Amino acid sequence: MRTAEQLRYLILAAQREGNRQLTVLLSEIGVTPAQSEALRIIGDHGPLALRELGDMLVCDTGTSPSRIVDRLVAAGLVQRTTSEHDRRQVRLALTAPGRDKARRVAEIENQLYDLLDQASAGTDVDAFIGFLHGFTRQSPAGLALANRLAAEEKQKD
Amino acid sequence: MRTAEQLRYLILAAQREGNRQLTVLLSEIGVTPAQSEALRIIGDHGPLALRELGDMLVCDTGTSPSRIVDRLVAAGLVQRTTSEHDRRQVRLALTAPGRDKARRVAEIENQLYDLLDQASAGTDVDAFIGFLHGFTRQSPAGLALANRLAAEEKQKD
DNA sequence: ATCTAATTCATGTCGCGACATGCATGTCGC
DNA sequence: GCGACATGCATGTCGCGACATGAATTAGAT
Repeated sequence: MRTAEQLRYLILAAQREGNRQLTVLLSEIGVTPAQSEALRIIGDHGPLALRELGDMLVCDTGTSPSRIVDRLVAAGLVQRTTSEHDRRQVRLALTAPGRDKARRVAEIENQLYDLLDQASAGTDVDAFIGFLHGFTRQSPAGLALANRLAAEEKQKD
Repeated sequence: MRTAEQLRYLILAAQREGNRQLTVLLSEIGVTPAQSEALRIIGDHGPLALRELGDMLVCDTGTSPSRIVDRLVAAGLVQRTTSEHDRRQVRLALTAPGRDKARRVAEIENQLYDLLDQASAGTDVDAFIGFLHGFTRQSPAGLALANRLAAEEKQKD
């Protein structure tokens, strides 16, 4: 098997495995990985339009986090109101339970990241990150991550 | 954002991007990435039971490539006959069109791998492969890949 | 002011991907 | 033999994830 092919399948396997572990951890608070990402973004970056959320979501690239948000609204975690100035737009904000849930999600994510740090001890992760960053540059998912990092930087000011 | 978090999202983004590119290339011959993996495995490793196929599939980990195979059968690419010795089992084999399609899939995959080799020139890919291999060891998807590599080795004898 | 184009979002469809359930078949202890 | 258990597979359900379509609303050109 070609090296490139092996890399492809390993990236697929790693993504699946990470998602599987996160699914198990998040199931204890009744949230899925995709929902958790949306929850964290809405929590961190204030009231957002659906499109702004979509621009930061690595998971649901494209034109419709509508349905992910549907479930968060149904769960009472997110409030969805139509904007006043532009009635096409939607304002997404966390409810009180949503803020609590977002905090728990953050704790669970940190657990996972601790494990990941542990597993990657002794590896040049930065080189890997650089390579992946280059590979995903210009891709929808890569741009979403870039948008999210940019929003974080902006928040620091 | 923590390094580990960035790594998680980059692996997700890379998987999505690779899959997106492969989807575009494969759509020209009317096959999806998941279907292509099953097609290649059945082609390379002879008549297989559904469980044996499942044990080598990185994409559909678990107990049911049934439905992926359903579509391959419906497309006339795979023949599904019940085994004689064990009537629980199923024998999966490629039809003549299936063998042709598998060849085309291999060509398309090689295109993608050439691009990937090109993109990763100057990077220590083997280090990533080692890291990912360690991370996915013991995971369903990782074991599937191991099974596939083992079957390839066995085939060489 | 009006007509056209662009933006924002919802919704329908399809194919996964993970889980649980249930049936048919085979195996093994007795 | 036969009855409990294990195995192999199909199927139902749910939540994505990618794509296309269409409606409501706004912006912009003339």
